[in-house]
Amino acid sequence: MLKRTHNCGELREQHVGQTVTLNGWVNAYRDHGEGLIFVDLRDRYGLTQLVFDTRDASRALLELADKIRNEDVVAARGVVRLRDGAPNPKLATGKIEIVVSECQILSKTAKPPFLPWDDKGQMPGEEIRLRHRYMDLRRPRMQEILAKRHRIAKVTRDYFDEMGFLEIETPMLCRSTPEGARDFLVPSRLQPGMWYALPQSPQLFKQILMVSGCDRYLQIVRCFRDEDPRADRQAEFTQIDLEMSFVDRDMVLDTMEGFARRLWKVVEGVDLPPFPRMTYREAMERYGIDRPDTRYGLEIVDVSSVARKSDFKVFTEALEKPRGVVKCIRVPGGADKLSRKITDGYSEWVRQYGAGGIAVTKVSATGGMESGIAKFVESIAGELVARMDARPGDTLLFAADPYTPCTKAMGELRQKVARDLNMIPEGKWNFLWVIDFPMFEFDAKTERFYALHHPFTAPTPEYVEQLMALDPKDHSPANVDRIESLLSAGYDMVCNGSEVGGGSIRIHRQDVQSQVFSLLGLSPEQAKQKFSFLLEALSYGAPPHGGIAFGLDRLVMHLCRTDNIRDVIAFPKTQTGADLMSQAPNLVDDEQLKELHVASTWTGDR
RNA sequence: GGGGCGGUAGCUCAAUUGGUUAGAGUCCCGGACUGUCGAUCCGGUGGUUGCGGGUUCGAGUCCCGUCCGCCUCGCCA
Repeated sequence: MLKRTHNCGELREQHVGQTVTLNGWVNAYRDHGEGLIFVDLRDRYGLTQLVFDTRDASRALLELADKIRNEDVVAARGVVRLRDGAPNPKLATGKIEIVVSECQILSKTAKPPFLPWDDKGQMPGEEIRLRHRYMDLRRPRMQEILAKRHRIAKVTRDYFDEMGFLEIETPMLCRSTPEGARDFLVPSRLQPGMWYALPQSPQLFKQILMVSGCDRYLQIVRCFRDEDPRADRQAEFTQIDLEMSFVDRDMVLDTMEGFARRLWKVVEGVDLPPFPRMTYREAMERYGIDRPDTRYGLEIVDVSSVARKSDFKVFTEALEKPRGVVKCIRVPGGADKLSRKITDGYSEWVRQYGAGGIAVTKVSATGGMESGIAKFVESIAGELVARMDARPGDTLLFAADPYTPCTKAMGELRQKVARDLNMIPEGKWNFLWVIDFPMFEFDAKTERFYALHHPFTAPTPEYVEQLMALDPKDHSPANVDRIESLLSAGYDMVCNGSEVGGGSIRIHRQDVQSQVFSLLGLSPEQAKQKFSFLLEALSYGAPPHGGIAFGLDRLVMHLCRTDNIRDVIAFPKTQTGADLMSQAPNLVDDEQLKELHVASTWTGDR
């Protein structure tokens, strides 16, 4: 074959006169008859125009060129010259062209399912793109994402290498551990009836690496959680997993903040300001969510104390319920932007989060209330306006429900209003740390505590002794309150309202770890059975340690400005866990199952 | 498991109130054309309207079921 001397994106005026060879795919051809044919040749680097002209070349060459079609793979040799016609300002190589003297069709294409063009209006549906992923990935946009993902992984390794981290691999075939997400299971051939689980994260292994004296660990690692996917979530995803020894929380946060700053400097060319820190409680109060988007206002205000004074039954009845609250969002100038139809829609929409609905009113020109629930809140109008710092023309949106659904609904509504009213500024990067999470949450239904982060998260130093003194079995309201008020040394890194990383200082004392297990309802026997290796490791001299895991896919999404996680994964899966290209999952031979000592209980059609 | 949206030539879409032989652009095939810029012009191939039932004189259109894709609630320590 004619081997390339250059790629399709690099030739410029300075190369004029050189004889070059290019290899690539035919992006487009313009056939002006037997005498003149243009071909745009494409590779990962760009587009270059080839010209076949009888004034420069043989009739046989033109006959070959006449057969060239979109997506054929072609090698062409010729001289670089300035274009005869006008230059094409849309192409980096637009001032030159290759006068082809020798050409080979290296591979003829079948009729393509679609052409890999970044056309706005003519993009194939996602199902088709995934089915023919090799075609889809040829699109310049997808090539750009693949390259950016590589760049991000490279910056990650470079930064942490400079900081003394070692990249160490951990097993993909692990034992299943309780709690957390559903595991993907792998049957053991050598040990009939036994199962491996694919890792949800290398959490325990990286902690044991700290006990092993590795000091600083890094891994860019695939993780698996068998839960339903979302637009920003796949069952199979990639973490940048990190752990450090002999550190406190601030040392970890500083190191990780430095990483994000480096990444954004290299990829975006921006200098991120220091990341503010916000407690979990403050995040929930002001933003109704543990990953606040601070790029816009619309903050949530608890107006329960004011609402209590009204005669409005929706408010007063909600406040009589356990943990009942009334919360309010002020939409500046909302009177002109939020129609009755829209706010009715919000009222319906928040029901999916367990709220009863949304009450609406507007601030009149005189500073009173008009429309919606105005007549019910007349008596408290002045106080509400003061509390919300409201101005004429503002709309007030209220939810009155028990604390959890009310907070959640307002948190989601805040984001929806911001999107609907185009209040989210472009080009802003608002990073922050959320800290001081509660360690445990009590679930009344199952009558037990759950770890908000995971069972290896340490309490903040000032809560250690309190934790140790508590009676894990006492589920009286007073004790539940005490346990729920324990704060952990966990932290989440949040970027523009999305959690890009989360971690904690870990428990390095065996007695503290045992106490946490018993609070989670694991007996010493159960804990030993499930985590004996960790407990044992911790007993042989564990350094204080902590770490974090970043969602690589999420970071790439931000830096590529897409809200579809499948765009940043070369071969992603659909909502039903299928790979539409390779047709996984699929049936296997009975023989394979037999070897694995496994039989399917599925009786439906296949 | 629940809710919502969608599925019509290879691809992107149209098809009035249920009414003629389901159209257009693009791709592909053939032809014309020597300076194009995801050329232009002429002609052509291409359809089990996701699948299975039902209602009807008549179904792409209405009803039921099912499959697939997307969004979402639950779930995601």
